[in-house]
Amino acid sequence: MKIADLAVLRETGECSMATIRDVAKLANVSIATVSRVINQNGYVNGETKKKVNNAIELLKYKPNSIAKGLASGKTKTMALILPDISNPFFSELARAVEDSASSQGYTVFLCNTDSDTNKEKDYIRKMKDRFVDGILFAGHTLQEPEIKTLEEEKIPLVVLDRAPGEDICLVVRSNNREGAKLAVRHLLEIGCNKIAHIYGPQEVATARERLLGFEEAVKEFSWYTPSLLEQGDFTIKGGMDAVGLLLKRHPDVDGIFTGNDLMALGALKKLKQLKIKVPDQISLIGFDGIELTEITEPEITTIAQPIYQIGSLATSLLIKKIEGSLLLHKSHEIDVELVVRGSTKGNSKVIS
Amino acid sequence: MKIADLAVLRETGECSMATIRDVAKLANVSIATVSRVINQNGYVNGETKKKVNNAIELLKYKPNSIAKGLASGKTKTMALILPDISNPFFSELARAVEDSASSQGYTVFLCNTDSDTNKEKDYIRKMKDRFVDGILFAGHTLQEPEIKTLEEEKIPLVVLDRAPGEDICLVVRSNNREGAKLAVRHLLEIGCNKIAHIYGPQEVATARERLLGFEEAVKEFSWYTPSLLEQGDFTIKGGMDAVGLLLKRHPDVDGIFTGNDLMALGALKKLKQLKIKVPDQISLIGFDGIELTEITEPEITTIAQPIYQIGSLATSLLIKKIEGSLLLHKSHEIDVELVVRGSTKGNSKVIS
DNA sequence: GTGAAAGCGCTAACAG
DNA sequence: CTGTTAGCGCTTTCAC
Repeated sequence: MKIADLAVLRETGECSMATIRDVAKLANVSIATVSRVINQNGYVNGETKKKVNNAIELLKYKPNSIAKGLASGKTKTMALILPDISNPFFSELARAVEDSASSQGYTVFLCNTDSDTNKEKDYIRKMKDRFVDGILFAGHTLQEPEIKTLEEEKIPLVVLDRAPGEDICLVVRSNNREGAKLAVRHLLEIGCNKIAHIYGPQEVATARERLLGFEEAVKEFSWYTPSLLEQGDFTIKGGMDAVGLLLKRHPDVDGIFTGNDLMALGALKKLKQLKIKVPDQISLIGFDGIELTEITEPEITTIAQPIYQIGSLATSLLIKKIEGSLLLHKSHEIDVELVVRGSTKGNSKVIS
Repeated sequence: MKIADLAVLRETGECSMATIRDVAKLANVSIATVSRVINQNGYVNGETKKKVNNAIELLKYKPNSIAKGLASGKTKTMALILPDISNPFFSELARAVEDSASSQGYTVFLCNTDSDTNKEKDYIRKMKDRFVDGILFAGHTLQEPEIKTLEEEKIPLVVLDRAPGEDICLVVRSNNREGAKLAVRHLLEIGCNKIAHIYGPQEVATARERLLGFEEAVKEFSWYTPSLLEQGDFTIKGGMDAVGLLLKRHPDVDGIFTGNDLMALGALKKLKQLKIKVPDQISLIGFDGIELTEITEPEITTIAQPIYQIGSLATSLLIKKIEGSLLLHKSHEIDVELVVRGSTKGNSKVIS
């Protein structure tokens, strides 16, 4: 066999990628057998398997994933569709998704939508055209029709942060409402007497839920009035602007809960510019738990979502769905956690 | 033809994706012709073209990108290999790359290497296995052998931030050395008398170049001593630690230039903790121009690279290389720019 | 200008 | 347990 081996090796040229046929020839078996040992399905005799593996090694054979995709319909790819990768929340998430996906043999396509419905649709179409095995969708404007279509086409989908009640697809989301209450409770405990909320865009489910939680937590108090609410847009600049407006109406607030961390960052910056001491004069708490909350001085107290775990979980669920080992559409609600840091500690009214 | 059309429509089922064959049948031409009109190559009669386009429309035909990839060897995908997408610098870059790529019909695979040589090699292999049309590589530990191999295999490659002199591949990078000098010059102009540099990991080309630039700019001064250099690791925490060590040795520095913005962020935080006023007591300047330099109070002066443009440019160059309209390997050196902000303004010695 | 036909490299029945 | 064979959907010579 040795001479034959070399002959084959010479024939294949060794330069241009070896194919399954080359392996079959060298191992003296059919390509079907080679396919079997590669994919570990079907029965293959131990001896034969060894021969094949040898040949594979010799030829440095790598299955062609494109051909495999064409023949099998599975591409081992997934789409990660999100508003903007340069937003720290989503980049942390993306990191988790990619880690998890790649460790399970999947490769991920990156798609930025800017939360623009047209771009979202576009990317969904593009990704379908690329025959991704599944889609991980983070955003909020995905419309029901699109979801239904995907379901009908049997394209596995996992959605992050979608509103509750819309259980037509698999959703992973945090307990936003409870988180907001946690935030308010914390501010109350450290002695705040007048708490404001800077809420996010109301098209965004998470923003709605956090606002709802806030309202539920404060409505019983006599100091509460709707003008303690101020709209923000989930950006740093938005947080700065909102704080400015808010303080004009209510110079005496002593606690601010922002709908996300980016706005908390902006709020903190604005407060510093206004020479208002945090937390001495105003306590500040955000929501999300992005790493940036730790870079400021003081660091920002926040309701932390386990962003990395959420990404990992969503990815694993998606893969399970792809591989057929997940049939239910149960939504996953993740618990959030209060992380106390400098922006709310040491409040003058703490020691009561 | 109408009846026939409908018959065909019914035959294809309309549900499962139409193929090029269906289009050919409906338009009464061969699949070769359909392929020609789709890809706009070869001569096709105007009439015929119209018929074909009609059929395509009717059947809502979409070329199967996988089959196309297998047959043509081009996948219209590219790999974006970078250390860590959750690093703001790279997420800004990734955003640019994806924007540019998708607008030119390419889809991008995301790969995080943590600057780990093994992961880098792994991903390069994976991406080759997926037959990406090209690779955009941001990192520093890519070894010559790998580059050579890619060149030999004719896989277009664009590298970001690689050291100069290694012009065996297409490189896009900033003028780090000049930038460092710019930083020092600025600190001198505002009156600093003792300037320290917190440099990044020396495996990283950019860190080396910036250190070099710094040394060149300060070596002529009598106050300069190598102990004004402190090693950092390009992270926020690294910046904090480095400042601590530095100030123990030289409590009297009045200017600090950090090798990147993340470390400047850390430095600023540490200085605040130490109750050292920025810029009154110490002026601080970073390098990169990431958006986060604007969220602190004071905002951080920095040597800004046009991150978005770098990403766009690199992507466009890669695509040109892929599509054969770029033959030279000329490296691109991008100019950086001094962006003066609060962390260096108002220095007490300015008004001289 | 257009069509026929031979693949691209692999999977998946279906025989044996 | 293994081989044969028919595709997956498209590109691409090479004739007509």
